[in-house]
Amino acid sequence: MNPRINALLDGLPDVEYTSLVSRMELVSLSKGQNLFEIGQLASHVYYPVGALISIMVDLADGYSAETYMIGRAGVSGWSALDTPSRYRDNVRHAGLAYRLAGHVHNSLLPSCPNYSQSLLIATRRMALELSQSMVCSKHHSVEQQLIRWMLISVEHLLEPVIRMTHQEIAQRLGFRREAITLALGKLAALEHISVERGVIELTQRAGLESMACECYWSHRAAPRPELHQLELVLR
Amino acid sequence: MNPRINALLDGLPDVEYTSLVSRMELVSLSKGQNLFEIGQLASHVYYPVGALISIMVDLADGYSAETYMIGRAGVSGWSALDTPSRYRDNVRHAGLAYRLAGHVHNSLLPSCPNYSQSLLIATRRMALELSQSMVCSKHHSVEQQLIRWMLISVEHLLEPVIRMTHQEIAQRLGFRREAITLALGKLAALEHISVERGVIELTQRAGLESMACECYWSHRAAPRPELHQLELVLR
DNA sequence: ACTTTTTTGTGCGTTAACACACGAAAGCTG
DNA sequence: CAGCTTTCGTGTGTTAACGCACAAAAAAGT
Repeated sequence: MNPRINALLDGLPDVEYTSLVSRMELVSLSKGQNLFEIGQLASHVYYPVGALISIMVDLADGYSAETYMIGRAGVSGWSALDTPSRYRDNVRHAGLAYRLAGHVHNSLLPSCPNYSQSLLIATRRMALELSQSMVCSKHHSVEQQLIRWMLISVEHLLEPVIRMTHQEIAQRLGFRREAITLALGKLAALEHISVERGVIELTQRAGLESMACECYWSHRAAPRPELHQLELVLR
Repeated sequence: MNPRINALLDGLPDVEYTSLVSRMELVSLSKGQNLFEIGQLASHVYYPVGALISIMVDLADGYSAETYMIGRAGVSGWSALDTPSRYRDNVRHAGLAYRLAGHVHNSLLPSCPNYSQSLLIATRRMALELSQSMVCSKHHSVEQQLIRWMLISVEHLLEPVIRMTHQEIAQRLGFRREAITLALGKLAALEHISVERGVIELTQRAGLESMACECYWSHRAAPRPELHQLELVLR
């Protein structure tokens, strides 16, 4: 398993790459695990190379929602190294990730200008996508938001399959379970997806894309990790 | 007018401060002006020292909404220097800002590690706040979102007065004008605000705060520019 | 002062998503 | 296979916000 699968580590000059990666360990993340909790500091910074992590924001009344996905193109935890986090990083799809102890990350940062730059770009991209998500969640329907979420989800996965119950999806997107059931039923009737208990397969991605709102295309237009990284994954 | 009023420039070591500020010019921004448009590159990076800038996302059907405010604690434009922007930076409250040509910004960046760090922190903060905003816009009422927006707005201004029509507010927040009129009417009846044509004054901020959702307090809890900067402004 | 434009107040029908409820179906366990 | 649990389908009523329409009030122009 190659650390370069993660876009933040790939493309670094050898000096920085070595100094960072030599202090990392490869860990296996299991579904449902929280990498850190709200109000806590993060102990490690995680670079997924197969796992998929969600940023979850919880409200006092029990409501909680996913605001961003961190996969091979991202990094989890660095923003909660020095100040207690106001969100929670949750493992959405089990898999591998490299990790670096927080204090090591902070001590190496000044001597890794290229890495710092990557971090800046990744954070900027997150802010950009969140801006678009906000507008999407205001203006577009359950169905459109669901389509966008499914398409972006499978981008991070190795197969176009989402293993999650309607209930879990509803909570992440901030809708009712019934609304998700309904929308999925409609999309299944159109044969764009196939739905079984706890499993959704995106069989006709093109069909979904033709129904997606512009927010999805805006996401696609943003600069993204190159193809060779995906090839590394599939090796 | 002191560039240090802007939190990103304040706190920099002298070398970086001088190298950046010596290449800047002070400009006056007028209400309604767009610093750059969607699909375009930004020519300059702006550091408000009195002006208030909004990030606006437009959709194809004409709908558009404000997703973030950039005041003395922020910077506008740097993320659109190298890739065409998918949003628009709009001057919401007229005032002064320092600006730096884009190519100068990029050429100075590698030699300004402290500034780069500030940029990273500011961008991280933006991502954090947008996460919270997303949840707020999903789960909280028009009234709660309006209160939060008004309170955060006046934080950036020198007086607790918002000079904007109900229509303008509605468009920014992504609601109907009537919904805003109604909510403002209710808050005025409670004597927390006073409403005249195109002018809203927050006369009882404490009253509003007592009605604000946790998303506002989450915003308040985030690390923010220090008080001495405000004192500089008032001088 | 009179007209015109902008802004605000208010009513009424529509709609998308919510809350709740309950039964059917699929999967797990013994 | 029988019984239990989880997940999913579907119906009914409720609500928050929408769309439209129009009048009243304030400001601006002539």
